[in-house]
Amino acid sequence: MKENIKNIPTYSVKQLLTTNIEIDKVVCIKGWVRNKRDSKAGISFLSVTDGSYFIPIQVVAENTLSNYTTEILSITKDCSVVVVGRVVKSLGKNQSIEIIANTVDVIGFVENPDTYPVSQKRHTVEYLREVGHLRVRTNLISSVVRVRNTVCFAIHEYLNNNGFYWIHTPIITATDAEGAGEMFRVTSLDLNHLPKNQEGQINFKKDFFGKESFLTVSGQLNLEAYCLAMSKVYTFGPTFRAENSNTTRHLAEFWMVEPEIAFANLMDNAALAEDLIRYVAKMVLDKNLEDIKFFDEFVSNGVLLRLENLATQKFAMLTYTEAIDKLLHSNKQFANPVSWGIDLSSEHERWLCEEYTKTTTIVVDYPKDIKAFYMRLNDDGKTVSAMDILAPGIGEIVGGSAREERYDMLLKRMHEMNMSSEHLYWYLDLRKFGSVPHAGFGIGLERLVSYITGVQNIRDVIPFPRASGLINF
RNA sequence: GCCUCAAUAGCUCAGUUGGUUAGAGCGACGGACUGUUAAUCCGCAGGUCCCAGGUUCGAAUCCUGGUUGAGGCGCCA
Repeated sequence: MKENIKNIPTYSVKQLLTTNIEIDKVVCIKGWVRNKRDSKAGISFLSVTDGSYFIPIQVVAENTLSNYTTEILSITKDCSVVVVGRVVKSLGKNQSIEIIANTVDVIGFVENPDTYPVSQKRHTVEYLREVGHLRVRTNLISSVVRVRNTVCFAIHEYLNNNGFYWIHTPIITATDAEGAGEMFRVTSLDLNHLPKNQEGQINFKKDFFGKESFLTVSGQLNLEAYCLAMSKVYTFGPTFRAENSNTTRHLAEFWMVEPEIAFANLMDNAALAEDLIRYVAKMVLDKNLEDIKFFDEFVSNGVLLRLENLATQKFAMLTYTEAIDKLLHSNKQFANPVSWGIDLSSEHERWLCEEYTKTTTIVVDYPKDIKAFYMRLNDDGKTVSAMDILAPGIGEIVGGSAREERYDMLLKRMHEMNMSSEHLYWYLDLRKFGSVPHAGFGIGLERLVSYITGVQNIRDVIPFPRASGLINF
């Protein structure tokens, strides 16, 4: 690389294409060649991307460059380059500006381009999962990553703007009954020489924490403790479930944002969830329109309109009882029979939001017997103040509830469900010392990103997916 | 965990009723083209037909087992 490059300002591709860079300015860009087109008359067009923006910058390399025949003609997809050149109005159709190169330095060539896994062609998502370390070099995954970033940023921004404190709830927990599925065990014991107690069982007193410990399935219970002092709080981090789920919408490691609000009921809760999701949708439209247009054209037709609707339209809302009634009168044959008291299955949820309301739908007030112990009992004595938000094409993206803040009611419910209150004494304490009605929910980050982008399989909206048998990268 | 389907070139796929030397597109490579946009056109190379058995004169094709992947269901976010 030439010495004088150090004095030339480096711009990201996004800066070049979205701000008014003055014509004839000499700039430096650093990135990877996504595509190269040659004219043997002595001109090559390099589409260079650095990940900052969906659209690449076009670099025009002429055969007067000293390394034109020795290096530039040999460039293949994803060679890394440092380009110094002059910004000019483009003569081509698809971009406003381009760069006439003074120098193109190839920093790293691609070995064996004939077998390079992410060659210059379209690939299936299934194949790309097999090359998880390289798949971000596609339009699909890089766009997903940019949108995912915006979604996370929007969530933090919305909650901070509305007075929420971000609480870092623990990843490792001793609470083995959070009620959300199988847990991964955390241990520092030597698995080949497990300590045993007198009954011949594993002696977890010898383990790192002195008792059994696990990866968290939800930060909710810890978060409630902070809610009942800080009023508006949220946790946002990875959660872990050891369920052997084999679907397009489950991961063993996924990210969840869980707000919790004090002095609030289920309707406050639903309003917050809806407003938050709408804010996220608006910001994605604002910051990632090029990415969304790509999804709309190549991944899922109509996803742009769906996102615009998500950003502007009210969600539908109906009670569980109403939902059951609509399902019973739908004239559709369901594989799982419908009656009051059943848990809604995927086909029921899909019918409700895809056929009946045709939009994002909040279902509230579920039967108590199909919901978690901490959900607040309604006055009817048979339903709880629970809510699910259903998204067309995905199903449940949010689950939440008002929490049972009445000590006696909570204890009674735990006994009914044969739960030991011993480990959760601290959770019960919260109902004894200044308890207030409070509510919260969890949004599955990946499900939200999947809904926004139209990318069908949840494994493609997280950088390195973790699922049963899937941990190669 | 249950059910269904699939596996053929670097990738995406075709391959008829079990029958000679397994095909195409894309990618890669070589050539043509004075500005391309998933460039276009011409040419060339590229195969353990997932693995192990079995049936058969003969298996990419049929059978059994396994491996890997996908979709649906359940669990949920």
